[in-house]
Amino acid sequence: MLKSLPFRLREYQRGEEIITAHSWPQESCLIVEGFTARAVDLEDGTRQVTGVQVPGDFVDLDALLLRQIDHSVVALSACTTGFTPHKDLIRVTEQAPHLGRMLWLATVIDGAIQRTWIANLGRRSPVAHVAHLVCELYLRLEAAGCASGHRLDFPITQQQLADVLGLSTVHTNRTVQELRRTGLITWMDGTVHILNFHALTRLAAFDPTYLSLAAVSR
Amino acid sequence: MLKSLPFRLREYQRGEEIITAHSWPQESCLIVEGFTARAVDLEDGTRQVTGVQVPGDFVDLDALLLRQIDHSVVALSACTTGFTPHKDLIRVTEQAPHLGRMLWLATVIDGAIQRTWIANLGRRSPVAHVAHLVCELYLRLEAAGCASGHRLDFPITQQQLADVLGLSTVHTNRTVQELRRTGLITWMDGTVHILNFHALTRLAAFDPTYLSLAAVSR
DNA sequence: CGTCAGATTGATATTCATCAAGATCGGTGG
DNA sequence: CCACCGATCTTGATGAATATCAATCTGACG
Repeated sequence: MLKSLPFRLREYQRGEEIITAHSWPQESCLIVEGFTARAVDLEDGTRQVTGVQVPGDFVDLDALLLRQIDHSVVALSACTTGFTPHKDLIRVTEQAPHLGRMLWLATVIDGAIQRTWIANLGRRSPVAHVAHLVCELYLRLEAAGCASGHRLDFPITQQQLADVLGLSTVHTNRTVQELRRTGLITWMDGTVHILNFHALTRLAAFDPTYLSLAAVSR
Repeated sequence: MLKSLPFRLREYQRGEEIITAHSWPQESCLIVEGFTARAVDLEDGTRQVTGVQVPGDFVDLDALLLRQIDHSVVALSACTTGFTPHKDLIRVTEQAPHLGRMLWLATVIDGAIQRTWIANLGRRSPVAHVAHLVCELYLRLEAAGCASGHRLDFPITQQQLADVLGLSTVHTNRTVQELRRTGLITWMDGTVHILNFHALTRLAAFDPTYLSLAAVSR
């Protein structure tokens, strides 16, 4: 039923803006391939990334209910996305309540991830924060069939990573270096290799429950 | 229809735990009176507050779909809450899709608030963060009919506020003092008085769009 | 060969945490 | 009534963490 919905495919280049802040979208956007990030731009010119999407994630499902969107979405890598009109998604939720609950669930899991990010920003050290982020992304990508063998593509600039961590680029650079120095990961040319997953989860105090991967698996 | 749902009222004292982390609730909790906070406890003993609820807010609507809850909820003040079984809420979403969408909307607005909190933690200065928090809470309380005249009850300990801001208690204290010194607010005995709302929103770079208060008003 | 984006490094200033010590205030028992 | 206590707020001193500024380095590309 979901597959029968109308959609249009579109490709974006790295860095391109997929959704502009304060717009009023009439479609929702699903990532087919590539990475995107939600970004909030503050008045002083700084930017905070509030979420990262991987293939299979909806990017702006909340706009289905919220009308005006309060953040922009940018392509972290080359992406292909599918757009489906809101009215068709709404129709699905009415005709197939269990599918509607699945969409609701997607937004709720998004919220759980956001709560974890709040904890990361507020109370985890920068090193633990990066470690946590890598653990999270690896499991999400693995669940989406886009990563295996403790290796993942994560084509993010250190400038952008700084906007995820809420740090300066210089400090971000030193944080990644520390993670490399301790032998837990390598990170080169947009590819992260987790050398010791168990130690990484321990450093990050990572508990994957919030990702609800068991519930999502099919 | 919502009012006809079965529910049980319960009161909590300040500081009491309403929902324990990693539990498996079968009911959802609505705040009737008082304030609560969602808290994530980290392994090193620190705590991060990921959200604050005011009267009219659901506290754990996400547990309706998520099963296991990943955070605890504590009473910031004396509270009275209403618990409604999940199965009754689910039934409502099936029989009255528009009400189901309203519940969905509630979780989506929650997510928008969380994104703002991520930006607050990552990129706003502590002073701007507190200012933003006060603006947000005032508008939410006003919308709930629990505040007016730029005055709001916010019975939170500076220790707890520190867990909201991701700072130490000492620094939190100095941050609040700075906000008082600049003449923007007074904050005594759990009551905040906004002396210059416009200047406060400017300091916080506060844009109320994310609260969707227009859409929620009835 | 020049240019540019991104990564890296060092020096320095600012912010924030930590530690330790009062201060204030309501409650509580003698 | 008074001494004591615990919780909370406040303050000062110190050191660690982080931002900022300014270079340098690297590799891709025309």
